[in-house]
Amino acid sequence: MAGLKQVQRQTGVALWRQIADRIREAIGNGAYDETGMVPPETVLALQFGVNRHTVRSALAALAQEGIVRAVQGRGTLIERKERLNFPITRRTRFTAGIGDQAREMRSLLLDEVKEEASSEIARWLGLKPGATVIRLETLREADKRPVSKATSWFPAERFAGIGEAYRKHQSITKAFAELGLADYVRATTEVTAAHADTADLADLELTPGAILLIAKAMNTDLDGVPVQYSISRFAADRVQFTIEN
Amino acid sequence: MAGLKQVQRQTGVALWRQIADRIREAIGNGAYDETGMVPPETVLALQFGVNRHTVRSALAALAQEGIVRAVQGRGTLIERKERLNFPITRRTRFTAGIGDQAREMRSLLLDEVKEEASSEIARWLGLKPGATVIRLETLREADKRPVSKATSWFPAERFAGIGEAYRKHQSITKAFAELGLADYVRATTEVTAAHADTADLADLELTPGAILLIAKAMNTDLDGVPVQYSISRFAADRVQFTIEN
DNA sequence: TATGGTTGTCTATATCAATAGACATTTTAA
DNA sequence: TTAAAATGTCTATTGATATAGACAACCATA
Repeated sequence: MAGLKQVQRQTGVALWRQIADRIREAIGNGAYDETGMVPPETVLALQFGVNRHTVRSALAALAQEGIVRAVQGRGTLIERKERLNFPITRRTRFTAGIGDQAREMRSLLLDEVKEEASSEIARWLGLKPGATVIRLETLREADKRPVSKATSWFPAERFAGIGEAYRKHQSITKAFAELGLADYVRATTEVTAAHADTADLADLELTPGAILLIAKAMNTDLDGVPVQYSISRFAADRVQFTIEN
Repeated sequence: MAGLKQVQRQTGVALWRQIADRIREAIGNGAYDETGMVPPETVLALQFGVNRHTVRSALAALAQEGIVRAVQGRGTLIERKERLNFPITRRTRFTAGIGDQAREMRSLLLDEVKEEASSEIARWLGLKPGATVIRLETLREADKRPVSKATSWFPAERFAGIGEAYRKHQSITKAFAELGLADYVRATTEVTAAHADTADLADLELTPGAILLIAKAMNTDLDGVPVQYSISRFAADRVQFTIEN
């Protein structure tokens, strides 16, 4: 079921990077759990059909990420292995959803801007194009490891001061509560995937070629009035989404 | 909002491939819609900060995919541009969901196998480990373009002959109906993203480095009894998922 | 029809990626 | 203590990747 590991040449993606990605994925899927170690370099080289030096380049990249640690004479130990589950339901909330899977949650407000809504944002929030909206750029971490970077838009009139409230509580739910919105629900979520650009690479501490899961979400109050539209970019090798119907 | 195009060196991913991926994405997002053309090679080279020859390698790769076509003296024309929307709800069905977005739908049964359920499959289907299940490998196309490749498991006792029924109707829904299951619902969906392996590259007509959206789904009958567990791999640049709550 | 803008082709050079082989160093276990 | 198994380091060679420059071929249009 896991699928044979294979690798292609002359594709613009170096073999060592393809192999590093496969091994990272295998670790995340729980292969190698019995030993807690990656197979020996010579075995991996045979499995992937490449030279041992090429495997070493891949393992060096994973060591750089802190995922494995090579010990001379013993082997290559797995250091970290995680994939957070992120449920998407009517009651989706980042902090509550991840809360029990990580010891420490953190949310950083990177930027707060008041701007005119683009036609797309206006459509999602049910506003006239050009209406004023507040845009927040946030970075969310679990156990000091960045999980997602999000851009959120709010109607400026109704939620003036949401940046300050968010900075204080480090939670959208609590920020809404402070501004008089006791409850809200997830109306729609669109999920796509893409390669990370350089800005996301830096903020999410990813290596180039990394994949993002992108969730575009619209939240409404209990009367169905849009209160938030957001685009969240998740490190694909650290999360999975669960949709329960 | 689209983000500046940027590109990184010495990452194991060739510059021409990074640039090809960025341009493909930009085309999918509707940039360049006004002209129907990609900017001139010299302009792209300047934007990405690379040599013109490197841009030409990227455009050659996109031409190979049939996405653009270069015309000497005029420029590089955009040939194809699509992203199918795939709703995920309690009533998710592939054919009905995509039906109105493409002219021609097709479903191929690649393989049918009777096997023992692994512990994971047994858990999802509510069976004892080692129980007999039927596994179907299917490829789904929209307008002759492969969209997803799926592996599905069914309880063998209840759905004997589902392979034959699927081959006849080219639809899970109709195959279920023929076997006496008039209706079913989507219970859970897990979404992840990963790089495509070589088997998927070939079947989905992708280029190496391509991204897959992976949906692991469990369907039940109206009494909540599992009837199907499936792992579908979608070409990420051809689809998006929509979750309506 | 002349010109500017665009893609196509060629040569040359430097660096990265991958293979190959040999041997050192460290750990584990016989 | 010894041998086997594993990672670490070094040299050498080949092909892919990227840059640089020059010029040809083609198209649209002033």
